[in-house]
Amino acid sequence: MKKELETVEQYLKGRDFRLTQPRRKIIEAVFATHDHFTADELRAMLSQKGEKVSTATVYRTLSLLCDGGFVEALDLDRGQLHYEHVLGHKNHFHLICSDSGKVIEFRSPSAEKTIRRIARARGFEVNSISLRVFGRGRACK
Amino acid sequence: MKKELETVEQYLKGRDFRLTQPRRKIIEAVFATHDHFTADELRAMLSQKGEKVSTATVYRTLSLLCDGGFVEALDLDRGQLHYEHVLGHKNHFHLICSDSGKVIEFRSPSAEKTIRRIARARGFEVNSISLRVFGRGRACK
DNA sequence: ATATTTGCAAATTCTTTGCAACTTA
DNA sequence: TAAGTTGCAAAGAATTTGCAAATAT
Repeated sequence: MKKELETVEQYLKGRDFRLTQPRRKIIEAVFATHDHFTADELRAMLSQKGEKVSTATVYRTLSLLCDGGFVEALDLDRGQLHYEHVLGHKNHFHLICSDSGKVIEFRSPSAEKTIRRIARARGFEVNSISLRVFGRGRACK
Repeated sequence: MKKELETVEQYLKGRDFRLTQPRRKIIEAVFATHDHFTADELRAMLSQKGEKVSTATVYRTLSLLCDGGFVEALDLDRGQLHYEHVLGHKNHFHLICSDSGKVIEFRSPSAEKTIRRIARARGFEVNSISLRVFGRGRACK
């Protein structure tokens, strides 16, 4: 709850992490898009705006943001990880089209509730739920 | 339905694939365990029984078995893929303990039904559902 | 000032591939 | 014996890491 309101800046400040130039750029780009992106795509977005940040820093910052709960890592396909910020879209799931690679988000409080209930019944303290539906979208040909 | 009954041998025969010595060993090991394993763990299991199979062949055969629907690949953690055979436990989901790494399987026809309905409503022809619940198991300390 | 962070390039890790030798049907 | 398969070692792809130089507090 407090966490929800914590800004990235506050988060960094609270742990002796520094708000550097590269981090600022990355954070800005991460929150500027509502799409999923890979580490490399993010670097490309930045590069396109004339902002150069090294791959290593992109990875390091993304992982920092994941730890802070600002960003989530998704395994949409094998290969590279995809990321997305968790700003106003927590707890959603993904439909992934194997043809187009397109990803659609959806929510299902009822399915989620059921899943949490089952997990709890097994003595599991749920941390996060990853639900990916692979298939073919009629629309996205 | 017919598929359910098809043996690996029949599958191979039907497509000019050969039932070789290495494949036989791998298939045997895959169905001998009801646990998840990585390509390397499988190679280790074989090696422990004095059966040497190259990593390349393990990967190739595992991917063959996945194509045939006999084995499923799971992304339990980032890093290496985990596999499991689909013999009598289709359509189950996973609870993954971040502490112990232990994996518990569970089923939820109701959640599954809900998920499929939503997917279909979005014009999605569902191919497979991957549901992973990450958390901490009280039991597996 | 001084501890953190960056960028680079090298290192890792997992998986795939090319190809000559070897099996299987 | 013709076509599929293997093993090896090299290639790939994605991510991580060591370290000296740069930067934030």
